[in-house]
Amino acid sequence: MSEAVKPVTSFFIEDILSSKGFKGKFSSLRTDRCSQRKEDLERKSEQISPQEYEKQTESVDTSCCGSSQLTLNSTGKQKRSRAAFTHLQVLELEKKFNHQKYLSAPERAHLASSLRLTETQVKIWFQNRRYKTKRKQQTSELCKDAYKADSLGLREDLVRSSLITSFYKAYQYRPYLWDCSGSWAPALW
DNA sequence: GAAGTCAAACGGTTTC
DNA sequence: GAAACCGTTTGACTTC
Repeated sequence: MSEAVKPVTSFFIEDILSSKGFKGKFSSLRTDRCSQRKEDLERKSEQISPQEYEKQTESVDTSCCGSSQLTLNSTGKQKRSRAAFTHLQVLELEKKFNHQKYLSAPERAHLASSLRLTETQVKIWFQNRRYKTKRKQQTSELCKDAYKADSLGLREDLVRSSLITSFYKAYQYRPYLWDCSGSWAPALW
């Protein structure tokens, strides 16, 4: 197994660095999926000195304990790899999240640099965390309602209406996924 | 190996 | 119009 292994953040950082006059540190691998993060870094690179930028990109590469990597499979296609945050990083993020659900840009930058993560990583982590909290809250409320409805003999109606609601929410931005030819759709409506 | 988890990407919306 | 948001999906990883 001698697959080419490379930190996932490196391949687009090189583009930015070379455009800023840095050369040779990274090879020029790239995927479309990372373009958003590239844009974030590009924006950032315009506001800081090359020295500071190099320092920060170095921390990007080491921030995930080397677990955030890009590998090439047998067909030569790039595989995305998942960064695993350290216990300390998660602890600090959780602590901050318990204190405040939303971070301002300076707060996020400060937290990111203190945890040696990118601002994007912190932003995404908070996004995911908020959604997780919301989902948990919704399911617990649903369970409560189901229990109530069950005791009133309304369970079937409630289940149907909550199904409709969740289907609507799931597909409201993806109308092409509404499969009206399927048996469930007409039955639900 | 199926199911669950998690970080990140994606697409659309909102806000400023 | 940029930036951040939400909800969903993707892909790697873990657990059982």
